Amino acid sequence: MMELTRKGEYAIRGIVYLAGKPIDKVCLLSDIAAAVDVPPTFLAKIFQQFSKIGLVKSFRGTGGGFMLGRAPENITLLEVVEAVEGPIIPNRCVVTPSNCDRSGYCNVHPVWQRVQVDVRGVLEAVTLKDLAAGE
Amino acid sequence: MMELTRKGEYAIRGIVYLAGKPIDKVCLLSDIAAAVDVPPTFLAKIFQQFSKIGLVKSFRGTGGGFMLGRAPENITLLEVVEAVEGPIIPNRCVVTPSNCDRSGYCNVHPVWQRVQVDVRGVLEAVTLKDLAAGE
DNA sequence: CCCTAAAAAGATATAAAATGTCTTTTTGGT
DNA sequence: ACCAAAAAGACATTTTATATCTTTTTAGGG
Repeated sequence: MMELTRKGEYAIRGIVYLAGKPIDKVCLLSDIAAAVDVPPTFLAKIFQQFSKIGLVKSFRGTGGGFMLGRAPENITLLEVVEAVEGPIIPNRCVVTPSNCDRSGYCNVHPVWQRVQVDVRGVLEAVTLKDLAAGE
Repeated sequence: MMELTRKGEYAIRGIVYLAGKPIDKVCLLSDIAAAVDVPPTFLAKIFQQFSKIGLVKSFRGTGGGFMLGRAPENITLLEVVEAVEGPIIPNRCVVTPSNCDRSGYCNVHPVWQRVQVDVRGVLEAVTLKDLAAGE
């Protein structure tokens, strides 16, 4: 339960790699994929998602590639994970309480909310700078 | 990400229902399923799992059914969830660090361990007695 | 001892999600 | 014009989730 998918794992590897490079260094997707051992076509999809929300900047054509969209100390692990995995939702009732209301008040509801808050808190406290340290 | 499956949701509903009954009351699976709005055949599979590890006791034949295996204050939500969903593992590297060691030490590893500890802690602090209160 | 009630066990079915791959298109540099 | 690289979209395969159905075992009651 609660397991990160490959996509999430690959996403972290890829963007942490970028975070370990000089901020304005443009990296080829193929190089990143090779370095972090991820299928290039899969990583391409992931970086497209990153690009849309500005986590990375992309450049097309000759000399193109990817670089971080912001300074690594300003990107949290939570952002990275939610970018590719979607929001962290331990139970759907956290999002749609009507699922919960079957029979009046549901005692489990606040537990899942607590889980959500805690997990988000842990991931939000970690930045790409932390993760890239010593690479 | 990290979403409880239907199976997990159904499992909680079913066993919380039992926890709301007198401890030695034997309940028909069909009655439980109807009360908590879960497909009876699916709930049967779930309760079989519960039964194997003693979370519930089962009785076959006429007058048979299910009752809690222990007092509700001695069964945690963590036990229930892990019984049907398996252990709480945010990332496989928490279990098999060799997956992590691609390039020496992995800075993400301790983050996932923290997530695992926190989530387990939250779920372990809640008992079926708490969840059944006021039903 | 037979009949019926109820759970256990096992096989099967369907749908959704995860994990990729391949092709074509767009964009930018030389 | 040509080449390099990402973007976009279609397609394929495998795994997991979500069940259902049938058969078997166990237990009680007459």
